[in-house]
Amino acid sequence: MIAKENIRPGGRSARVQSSVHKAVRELLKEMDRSDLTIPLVATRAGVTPSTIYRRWGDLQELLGDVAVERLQPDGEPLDTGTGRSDLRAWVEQFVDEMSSAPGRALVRDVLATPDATNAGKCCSFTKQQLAIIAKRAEARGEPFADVDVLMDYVVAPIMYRILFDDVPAPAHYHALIDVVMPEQPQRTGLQVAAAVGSAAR
Amino acid sequence: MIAKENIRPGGRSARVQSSVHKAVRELLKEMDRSDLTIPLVATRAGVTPSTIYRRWGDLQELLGDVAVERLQPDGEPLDTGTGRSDLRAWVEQFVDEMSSAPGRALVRDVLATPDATNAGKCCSFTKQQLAIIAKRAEARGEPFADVDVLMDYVVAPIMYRILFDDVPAPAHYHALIDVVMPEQPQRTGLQVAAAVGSAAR
DNA sequence: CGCTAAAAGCAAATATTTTGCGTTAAGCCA
DNA sequence: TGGCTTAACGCAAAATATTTGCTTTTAGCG
Repeated sequence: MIAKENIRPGGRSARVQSSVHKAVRELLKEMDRSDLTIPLVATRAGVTPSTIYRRWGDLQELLGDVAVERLQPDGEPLDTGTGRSDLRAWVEQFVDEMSSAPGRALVRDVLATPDATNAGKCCSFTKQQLAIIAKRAEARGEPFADVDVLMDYVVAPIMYRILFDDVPAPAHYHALIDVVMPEQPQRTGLQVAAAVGSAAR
Repeated sequence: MIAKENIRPGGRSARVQSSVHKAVRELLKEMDRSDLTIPLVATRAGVTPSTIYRRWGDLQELLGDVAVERLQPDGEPLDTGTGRSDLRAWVEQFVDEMSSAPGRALVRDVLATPDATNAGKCCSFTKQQLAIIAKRAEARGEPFADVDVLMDYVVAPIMYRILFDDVPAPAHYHALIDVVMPEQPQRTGLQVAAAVGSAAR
């Protein structure tokens, strides 16, 4: 990737970047992504195609760049009173966003980028959101699952299903949450895992 | 996607398909994927570019098509005596394959395809392999985890990390297996989850 | 305020993708 | 088997997209 945010951030360069991003976002709403071309984006952004080629290389890189920006969370997770319900609310919104047609397209664009930094950023966004919820829970003195555990046992199954299989049903992701944050923490891992298994079908 | 396996499978059409696939595989070994073009593939395959455009649409579809084929498992999982060790062996191989540079590229190619059938196939391949291991274990009278549980709690975390984060370490994926198939099934889900959390760091 | 160099613009040269039309050869039915 | 139908291929021209060398603009800095 040629484009980095910290190279010549002021003035024209930044103006070009934002108008190109804006053009991509607009065009993506108006047309099929398979019909999107760099000359089209350039025209809409009021920029020469060669500028885009020089800065981003190809359409895939540009789309990846735009996608990461759009997947950036626009605020803190909702505070609903308890960590558990914060988590449930956040997961619900996460699934909705990621499983929608545009959401899936964004994720694909992020993953399609040859270098992995884009995907890494998305992962970080998610971890940060979960860390905020965890920190709030901790401040309230509530027990709360480790962020890495949540990534492995809640986020990963959801994303895997969205990407490779079918969109997970509410019953399913609720069950995923219940496993790592049971209301009565007495059941064994296997029993709970079995419960999730049945919810998955 | 225009190309489907069951349309005119015999004769010339099949010959073209296989020579194009072969050309892609060969060229991918010889050059960077970003330098690969359809005219190049066409020349190598001894075919007109327009044939490829008409059949596959664009390079991404073609690469996705080739990738699915290459991700197809070439046999049954190794029989190592017990279900648990079969699973451990299979997971180890799975991680190695998927986390290698070419493996990651194949998965990205599969996901980059606009329609989701390619990704679905890969998911099915994995489920089938696990089902074989599960069936063997069952035949031996061993307890064994449900395939859906394995997908959520072993495969998904592994794939998520490979795609979005870092390649999971052996300690980590061993811990994932231990959660769904503990040697002593007494520990609670939370305790085990905590153990995985620490292994992840 | 002037210098330096990174980034943008422009346009010509290349490379690719698309498309219309003729040709080949599977698949099918008598 | 032999002819018929049509999907798939080949070819080449036209339309687009990409690359590249050179010029111009302008951000960053002394």
